[in-house]
Amino acid sequence: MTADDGDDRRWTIGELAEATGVTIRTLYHYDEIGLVTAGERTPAGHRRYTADDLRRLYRVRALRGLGLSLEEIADVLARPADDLTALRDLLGAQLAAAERRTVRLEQLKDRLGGLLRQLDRSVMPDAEQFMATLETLSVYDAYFAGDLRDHLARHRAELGADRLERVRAEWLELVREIRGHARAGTPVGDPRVQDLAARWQAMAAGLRIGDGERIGGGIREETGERIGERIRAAGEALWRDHGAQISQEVARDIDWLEPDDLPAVFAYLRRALDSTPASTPASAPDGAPEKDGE
Amino acid sequence: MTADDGDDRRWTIGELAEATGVTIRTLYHYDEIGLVTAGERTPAGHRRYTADDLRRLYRVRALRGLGLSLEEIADVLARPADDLTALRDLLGAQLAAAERRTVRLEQLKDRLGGLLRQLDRSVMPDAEQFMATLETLSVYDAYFAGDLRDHLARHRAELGADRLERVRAEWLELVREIRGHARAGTPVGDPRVQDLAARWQAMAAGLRIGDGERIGGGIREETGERIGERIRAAGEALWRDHGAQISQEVARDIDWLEPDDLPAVFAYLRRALDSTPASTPASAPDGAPEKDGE
DNA sequence: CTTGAACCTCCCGTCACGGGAGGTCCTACG
DNA sequence: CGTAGGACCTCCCGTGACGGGAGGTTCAAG
Repeated sequence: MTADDGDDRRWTIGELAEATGVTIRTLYHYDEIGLVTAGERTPAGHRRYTADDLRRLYRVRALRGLGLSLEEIADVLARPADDLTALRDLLGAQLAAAERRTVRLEQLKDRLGGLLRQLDRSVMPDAEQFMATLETLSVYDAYFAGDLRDHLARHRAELGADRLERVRAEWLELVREIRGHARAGTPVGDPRVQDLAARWQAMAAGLRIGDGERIGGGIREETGERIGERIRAAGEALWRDHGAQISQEVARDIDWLEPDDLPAVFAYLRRALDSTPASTPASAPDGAPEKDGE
Repeated sequence: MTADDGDDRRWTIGELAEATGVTIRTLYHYDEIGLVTAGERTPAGHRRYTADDLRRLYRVRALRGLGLSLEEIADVLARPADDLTALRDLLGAQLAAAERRTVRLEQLKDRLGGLLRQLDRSVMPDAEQFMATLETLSVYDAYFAGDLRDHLARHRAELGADRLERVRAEWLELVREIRGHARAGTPVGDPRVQDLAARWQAMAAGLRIGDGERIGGGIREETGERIGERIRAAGEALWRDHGAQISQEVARDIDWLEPDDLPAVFAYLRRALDSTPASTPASAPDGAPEKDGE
């Protein structure tokens, strides 16, 4: 199995490139870093690839196609031929990375789709408005960065588009009812207001972490509680720094909503929550469900 | 809307980085390439970013998050403020690219999953066998490259995993029946053999192009016929160059199949197809359904 | 012997930054 | 008033996996 397998054909670099579909330049590169070297050279210095080299090249290409880096490939190919543990670990990591990429890709597609719909809806919408939407998008990203964003994206994907739409509608209805009480001057201790506030809190918690996370920890290293708290804190900071901008954005899409309504509703709600005896201290009513450019 | 919007705050580079979540190094980079420059400098040369700069940075980050390159971003931001056509085109292209990436990612995950199952099935499988599987994988890729691979992946995704499994089982059944006739020495002109050959051809065509492609061309620039033919040719070349290796691979997974069976079946089948009066000339019975490391 | 294709090495460029070196500037504290 | 230490400046090299060109050598066919 080492060398003389009966097939002692030799390939020039051009033939090898042709046969395997890689470019000559790539073969030079692999030679340079010692990943796939020609077993022989002609007296003039031209590379002669052996059947072993060819097979090694096939393996390299396959592993590259699976997403491994050239360095990782060199590692696994340098190990004793019967040691597959490192390879399995790498492939597992690759699968996990691919799943993370899928989540991000789905989110990206959602956003692009939403923005394109917005662009086509009004044939030529106000460019300034559109740019403002973009700005808000990146503000969201700055506050829900890294694993927070992944978590939210995954959670939203689990919910599904239609259920999310229903949650959004329900949230809007809540906002409207609370605005009514705020305008009417209902005291925040009123049972109806307290009930609305409780529903609000439950809904916010449901948006942050899915039911699945609370039950079985499983692989997740971080418990749902902890990440939920971090999301809440991020939302609070987002609202503190950019609340005005966001409420403008939201109000523009909802015809019955004035730009000042959301801040008013939130302030009222915060008082309602703070007046509850058993409430978490100073817990801010966190932000609206993300809009994602829709 | 140009400058004096009432907000004449200035930010140092560190404050801007903190506020927007980008690194200082990135801001230097944007300055270098002229994408986001500080509107002012202190006498000592320190950057002072204005509110306009901040908003520009937000837009840049948003567009980056949507997948645009810095050059594309510079382009769209350089246009007159009410020209959104270029931006819409770019976002559309980005969405298309994201969809292509999704297809590839799904295929990658399928492969990784299949390989990992294979690795875990037999606790420590023969490393050489596993490496041979890898080699075959990259051989497939070399023959079904570029758009062909994308086409096949999309088509398989449309079929769905369970339906593909049934097709595979049906294909194996066909192989077994044909092998029976080949072993029994049934003449290739026999109606039963001709019927099997016809079923084979129909199945191969169905694997190459989906029903959808034949009916509505829609966006696809290339007709299903043309790409089907290219896939057939690629499969034929693959079988010509690597038939022996592939039939070994396939036979290893199917207990009733000998390594020499597939070549024999294919040769017999080719004779059967060639003997048909109205057959396409010298049409090779193209390769097995891809295994994808399962 | 010639000619053109294939091959060789060397080196610069890609993309969006990361990171370090070595120096200047700002601010708070003793 | 001096100084410490943090923030800031410019310059430049490195990343990963090659692409591409320059300029020269070798090979195979006519």
